[in-house]
Amino acid sequence: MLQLTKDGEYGVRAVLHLASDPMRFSDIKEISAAQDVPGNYLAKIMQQLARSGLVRSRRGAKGGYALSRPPRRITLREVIEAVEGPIFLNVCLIRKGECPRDAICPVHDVWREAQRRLFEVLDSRTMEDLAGEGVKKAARAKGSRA
Amino acid sequence: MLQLTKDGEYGVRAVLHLASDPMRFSDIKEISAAQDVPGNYLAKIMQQLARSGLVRSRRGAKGGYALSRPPRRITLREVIEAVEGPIFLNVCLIRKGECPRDAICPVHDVWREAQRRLFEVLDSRTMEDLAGEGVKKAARAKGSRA
DNA sequence: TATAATCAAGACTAGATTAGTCCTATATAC
DNA sequence: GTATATAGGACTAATCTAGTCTTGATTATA
Ligand code: SF4
Ligand code: SF4
Repeated sequence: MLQLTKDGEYGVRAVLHLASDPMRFSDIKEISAAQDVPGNYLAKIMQQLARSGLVRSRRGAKGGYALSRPPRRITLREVIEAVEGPIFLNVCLIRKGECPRDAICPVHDVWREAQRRLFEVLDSRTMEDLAGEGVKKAARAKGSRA
Repeated sequence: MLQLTKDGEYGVRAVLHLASDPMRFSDIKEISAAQDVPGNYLAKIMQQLARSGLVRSRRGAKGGYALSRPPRRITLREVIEAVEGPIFLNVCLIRKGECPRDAICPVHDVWREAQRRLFEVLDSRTMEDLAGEGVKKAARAKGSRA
């Protein structure tokens, strides 16, 4: 459907939560409550993020998850691809020859460029950028309510 | 999965086929054979394209489909959205308030920009452009085989 | 060292979507 | 009238989505 799944969506929210206090370990319950994600579902996503190496985990009491790199070195695209797998806007971008028509197809190059531009956006935003923007936006929202 | 479906893919192929000879009516069998799309499946997609108004149909002997507008006034995005429905890279782009977090979410604006850039690409390619490019690409492929 | 907290792994599920097929009815050219 | 096409829709198998739940391993701390 050309749309981000909940896996990706929730994964980004979770990593962004960790980025707001990168050295602290946050557990599922905390992230789930703060980011409004079903706990049992989030557990699976955090495991995937841990397997991908983007976050590290600690089991047992006082355990939880923390980023394994500083927020400024984690891009939005990395988070999405860690939980959803690599992004390919169309099958012909998976690899050359995946679609037998790619050599003669005029649309192939359009998808290549579309994906390149999408990546430009997703690669240019780090978790540091977004966490900072989140603080500003929250302050604005609070201000306009007061 | 953030990927174009076969509906969209086949729809684009079909419209591009019609664009290569815009005044002629091509039937399912012809399009199916030329564009390598399962005939029964293509029939459903052509019906959707007809309902959307992008192509017109004629039933009975010598019937088939033709574009209802000149190729230069049909964009790639129009074709995709005619068969797949409107594109929203994330649910929060459907409408304001669709995601309750959009007012405070720093990622929201990133998706807005990502989608805007995707649309820039898809809106800028007309069926005329692509049909022309297709002829060139086919000639190149033939030349390099010779 | 017992216990409570916490993650890891994976089985399980209902419902939706994807990628089709197939059948009947209707319209049209000749 | 007949052959040819689309229109509409029922049907399907396989996969994906968005979860839930159970069991087992690890860790802090009383
Ligand atoms: S856009 Fe062209 S190359 Fe890509 S999948 Fe479609 S036909 Fe194949
Ligand atoms: S990106 Fe932000 S606004 Fe958009 S769906 Fe996710 S949380 Fe909601």
